[in-house]
Amino acid sequence: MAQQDPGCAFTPHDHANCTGEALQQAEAICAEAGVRLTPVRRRALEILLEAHRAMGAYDVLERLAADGFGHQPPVAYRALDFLVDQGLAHRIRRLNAFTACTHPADAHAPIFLICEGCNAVAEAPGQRVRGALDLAASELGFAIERANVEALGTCPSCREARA
Amino acid sequence: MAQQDPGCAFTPHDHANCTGEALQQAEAICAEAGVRLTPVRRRALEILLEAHRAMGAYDVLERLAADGFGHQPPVAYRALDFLVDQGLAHRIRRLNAFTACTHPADAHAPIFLICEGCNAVAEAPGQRVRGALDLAASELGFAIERANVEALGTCPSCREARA
DNA sequence: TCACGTAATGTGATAATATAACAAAACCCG
DNA sequence: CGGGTTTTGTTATATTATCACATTACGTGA
Repeated sequence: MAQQDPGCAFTPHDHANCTGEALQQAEAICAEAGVRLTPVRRRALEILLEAHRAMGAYDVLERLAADGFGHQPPVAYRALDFLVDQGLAHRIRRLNAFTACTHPADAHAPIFLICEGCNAVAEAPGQRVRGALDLAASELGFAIERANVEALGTCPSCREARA
Repeated sequence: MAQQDPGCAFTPHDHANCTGEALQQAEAICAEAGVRLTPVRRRALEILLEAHRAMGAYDVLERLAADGFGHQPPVAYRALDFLVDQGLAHRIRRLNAFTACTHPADAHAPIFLICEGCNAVAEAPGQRVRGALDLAASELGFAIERANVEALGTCPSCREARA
């Protein structure tokens, strides 16, 4: 399951299954939060899940437009912002891109590993990193509300391929 | 000295002194690396040091143009990219902005604390965070080359002011 | 010192990313 | 149904970043 395989972007897996599961979780999360997973929002999430990689807002927009939704930037940005707000997707600032959250149900503070070889983006568990970050901040009297941690490097397969 | 006060963005200090010192270090670092701290590059660094906060490329460009340098975007981006490459400045992706490095001589992997109240940006020591990050990555077989860690929150003074 | 290759700069054009503002439609709740 | 709120669509524009190419400055070795 996605929750148990944080490196799933770097390893083969039953993708249709992990997509369907994430959608179900998304429904539940939205119901719980009392917000609406409308058609555009749901479709935007599906697009991110199907791609299984980081996508720019304009790429998502293109897909949405092809599915009969509006074709102006705010259509995509609004849907994506909603998903990010609800923890169903994440924004990768380094790439100016968005990616579906691979385990939205868990309370988490993810870190992202971006492969420069194949552009895959993995969401790794960040509790320890976040702990170190909170500690460093508190020593300066700074209170962290949210953080983004994004690392560039080489994933296992690309490393192997290069060797 | 700047090296001993990583939270200097949040605390009063002898700013003229920390600026001058950083410039001297920059000279030394460039000489060491065999690269040229040309007038635009040097001036760009001075601008960032004087501002003592994160600045957008176009803000820096405006200042450069006022000083007689070119007034097209590449002028600023090239100078800023150079500074970042040499470790004399950092890019804050979250803000689409750049900030002078407060201790360029130290080998370091900085983390940034961005105050949402006053927009101050502090560069904090990130060794422990980086350690946790490397550990998390290595568990997935991922090799990190570089990372950016940016936290949003509230600095000591803004916290106090709000209370 | 001067010819040559390389690095750096200036400039115009344009690409890519993101938001503002407002009208129309859909939804929710009484 | 009626009235307030949320969501969507659309136009327009702001902001950030890069490409391409001509020109100038620099550094090095003959």
